[in-house]
Amino acid sequence: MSFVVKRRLALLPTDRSLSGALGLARGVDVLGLREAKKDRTRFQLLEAALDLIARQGFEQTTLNEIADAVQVSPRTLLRYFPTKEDVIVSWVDEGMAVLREGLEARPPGESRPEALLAAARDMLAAYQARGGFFLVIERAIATSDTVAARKQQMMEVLARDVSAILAEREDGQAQHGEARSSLIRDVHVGTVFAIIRASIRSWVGTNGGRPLPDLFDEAACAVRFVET
Amino acid sequence: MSFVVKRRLALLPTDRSLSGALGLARGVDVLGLREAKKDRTRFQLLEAALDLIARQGFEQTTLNEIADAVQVSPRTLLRYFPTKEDVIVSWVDEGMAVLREGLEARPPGESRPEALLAAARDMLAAYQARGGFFLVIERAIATSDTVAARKQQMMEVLARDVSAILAEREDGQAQHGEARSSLIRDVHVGTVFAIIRASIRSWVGTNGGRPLPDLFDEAACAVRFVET
DNA sequence: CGACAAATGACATAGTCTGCCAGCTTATCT
DNA sequence: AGATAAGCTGGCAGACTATGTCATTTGTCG
Repeated sequence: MSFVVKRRLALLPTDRSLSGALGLARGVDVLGLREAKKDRTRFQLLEAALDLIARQGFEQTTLNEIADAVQVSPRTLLRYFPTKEDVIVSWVDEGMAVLREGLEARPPGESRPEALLAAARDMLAAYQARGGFFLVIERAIATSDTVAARKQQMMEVLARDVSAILAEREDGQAQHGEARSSLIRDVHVGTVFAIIRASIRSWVGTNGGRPLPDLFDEAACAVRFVET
Repeated sequence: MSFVVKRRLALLPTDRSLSGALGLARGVDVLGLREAKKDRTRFQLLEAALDLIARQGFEQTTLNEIADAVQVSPRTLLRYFPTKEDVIVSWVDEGMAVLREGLEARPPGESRPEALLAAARDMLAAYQARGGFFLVIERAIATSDTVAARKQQMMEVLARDVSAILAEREDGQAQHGEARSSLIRDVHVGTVFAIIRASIRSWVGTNGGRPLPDLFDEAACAVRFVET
């Protein structure tokens, strides 16, 4: 029996689908009752987790508490999210994943720095467009080192994907050894992610006082990419 | 009862002190019997962990196995290292921590990029000087996402410290708002860490084929720091 | 409605990590 | 050297995360 008072965060109307919450298109017209319920549960779990974590911190909040708040068994919670950290972090991951598509959609003629910066900026614009959604999530992440580590890890995976996309996009232009060109590519990608991270940190630190894309532009001025 | 055959990795003679293993000066002339024993146990735990992980992977290797191999109780293992991941990762942390001192030792007149790059290069030179030591560790880290995440976290903490050192080093020169200057500082620090990570990855990927400082120099050419 | 598939909950289990206490070893002082 | 204090170790109990399994419930479709 749980006596936790459920305080709605009102991030979004709960009758809205999960896909809608992220502002992501999911090829769906009408979700079946089943899928709608799943979407709703998934989002409720996020809400409960954010609420509890905001009050108690991440490590002090147990799986049981989160599950109880949504009246779901802990076993079920772990079927929705592979780990406790993922309850929070997977949303950021979904948000950032648009970087992949964005990058692939850039015109082929564009230089690597142009494409990278443009795609990253677009992603952060979408990030910003979700209102306080990601701001709340980022704040929750910032309260725990282990969650922050997990987010970093996901961004690392994303960085590899981005690097791979660039490699394919630019094949045939390799004028140096493979090792050297991938080294430099990794530096470029890593630098863009450094800009992204710094922007987000500043954004969170000032409670979203300034638009994220603006911060990104400002941050991007701090470095210049040297092309081979 | 454990039947694990103890295979020496022969990274270092075991009669050498832990401090020596890292090539770090620790204000010590003669370690007491107690401390010497602790150093030896700590290093044996690393050896056992590296050995087991190389064969079975990180998650498949339990605390019990590692502890058994050194004939120590699991409880004691966790007194030496706060978590299982730290058995491996804490060494990298100690190795990287020289970046702090190195940065503080840079001449005050130096520009931020100069100081950052020089300190980072020195750190990697020390890294390289330890021979295969860090190479083995990095390889073990690369086999598991959770360990990699933990390493990221430690580097994140280090990055904050570095940023703080820079902030203090440059106070009085602030000509923009505090928020803006810390944003740009974070980008600079993050970029240096991107260079470091890319170098290490390339180093590990080629099994240490080329000297780490050389890779660093090459990687550093890929970006240029814009001051103020 | 009835058959089928999916989702859920209720165990059981492994493994990580912490607190606690008793027993032993090392260091220190007389 | 001997006694006392301090530190180290091992074993035990307990909380929590995470995974596998199986019976039950719920949604879907003919």
